[in-house]
Amino acid sequence: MAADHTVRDADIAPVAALIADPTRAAILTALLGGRALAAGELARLAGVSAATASAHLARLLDGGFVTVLRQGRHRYYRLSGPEAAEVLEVLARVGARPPVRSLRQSRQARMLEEARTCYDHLAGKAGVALFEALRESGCLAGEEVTAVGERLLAGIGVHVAGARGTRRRFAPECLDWTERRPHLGGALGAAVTAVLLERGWFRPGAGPRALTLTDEGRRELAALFPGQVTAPWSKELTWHSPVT
Amino acid sequence: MAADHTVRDADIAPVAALIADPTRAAILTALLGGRALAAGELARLAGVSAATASAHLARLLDGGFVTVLRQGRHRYYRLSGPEAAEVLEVLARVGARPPVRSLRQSRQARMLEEARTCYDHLAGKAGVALFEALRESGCLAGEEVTAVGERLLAGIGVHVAGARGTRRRFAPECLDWTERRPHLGGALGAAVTAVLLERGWFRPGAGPRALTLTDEGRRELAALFPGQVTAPWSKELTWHSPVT
DNA sequence: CTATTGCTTCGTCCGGGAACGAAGGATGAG
DNA sequence: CTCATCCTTCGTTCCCGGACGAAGCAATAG
Repeated sequence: MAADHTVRDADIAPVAALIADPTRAAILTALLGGRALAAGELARLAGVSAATASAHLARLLDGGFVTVLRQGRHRYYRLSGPEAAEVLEVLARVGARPPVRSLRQSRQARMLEEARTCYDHLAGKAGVALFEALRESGCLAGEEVTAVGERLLAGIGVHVAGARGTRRRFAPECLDWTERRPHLGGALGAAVTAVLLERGWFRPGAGPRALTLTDEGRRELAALFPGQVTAPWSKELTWHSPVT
Repeated sequence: MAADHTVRDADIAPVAALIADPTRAAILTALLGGRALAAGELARLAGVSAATASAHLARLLDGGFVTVLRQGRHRYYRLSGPEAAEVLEVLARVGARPPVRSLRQSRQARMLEEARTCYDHLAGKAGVALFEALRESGCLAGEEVTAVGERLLAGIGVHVAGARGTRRRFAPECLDWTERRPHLGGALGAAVTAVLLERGWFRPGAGPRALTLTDEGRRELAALFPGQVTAPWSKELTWHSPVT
């Protein structure tokens, strides 16, 4: 939700380590059914001795992943709550390799990732790259446009003053859901995007919100923001996808 | 979403193992910012030698967590996509210990977990326990009520035939979002819940959908379903919360 | 009471993997 | 061409932690 909840503060390694062991993972997935299971039963399911299972359960308990309830000489373990289950499910989702989407689907998804509109402003890789380019070239400072920025934007035909006059927020960051980085929103974002379309640097693509970067746009943007290496308009680079 | 997406098939341990190492976790959190970073930079940030970082990056690449783009003699690494970022954030959320909710809040949440309504039928721990009790005592078979069940339900005043007559689905499972296990929904679920309230075994609690199990309800339900150990109406048990 | 069962604790062994330095491509600068 | 930089691969060391059996505690049965 909020973009300012950085993860930096929390130690994720210890949490992951709890799940990283195959035996503990087996125990946790067994518990994912929701029922409380006895320690012995879990040992059997995971295929280890009672002593080993006990040690693992102690660690899971300490880590807050499970709770235990004693009933006579049995000890029933269960997942501590929805959060624990959620972690396991997310991990499983990543672990399960994407089941080869259809070419059409993947092509469309791919294009939406590249560039699309978010309401009326540019989003996707292109939107994020544009925002970062503006930041790094000193055009934007906080939620304001610098003198440098004003010149640059005026140069391509953006009426900065006009955008500032509206009741709408001027240049807020808008978090991009695919990139997890901000792009330019608000009145200024809309004004810039309008220009990009007018000049034919982007044009509507296949599908509702898709946009395509044109060759002209690629050329012009690369000239406008030299030194960007990861932007869609940079010269083609060698991409190494993970081995599957 | 769907309850039938079991996690059993996917191996979560290898995925978790990738994040479980402190150095790799440092690398991943550094990349969580979204920017692509050079291998050397990541080594510096993680506080390890270039050789070590390279090995880690190779594993992350193989696991599909990052992608690499070669630019001259540099190699820029970045998170492979939104899924990778999501895993890290969920882990971080769990890793960060719950920031001591106010007593009032936690009490309310606690009560909603215990028993609440889901539309017009019983949910929460009590709802799940009731459903399992009906299952295990042979009252329900699939989406039907057995002869045993019909007698038991008639005994407490539930008009099973009446519930069957409606257009509504008769006795579907309804997945409980806090318990991640099904409770009884549909026409039968509503009929049973109505009886539970009429007889005063539950009564509306504090807050919109909260229900409270009364002493009478506890007594009667324990008598109705002997042998249940984890139900809210079972005799008090020793709970061991995880050490904090 | 003693016997049995269920689980934990203790002591021990052993393998996987994380770390580093040195050497080996690859790329760009002069 | 030659050197410097950036990164990877190789070879080595070393330590963490997961496995088991045996013994130690609870709790129920008879």
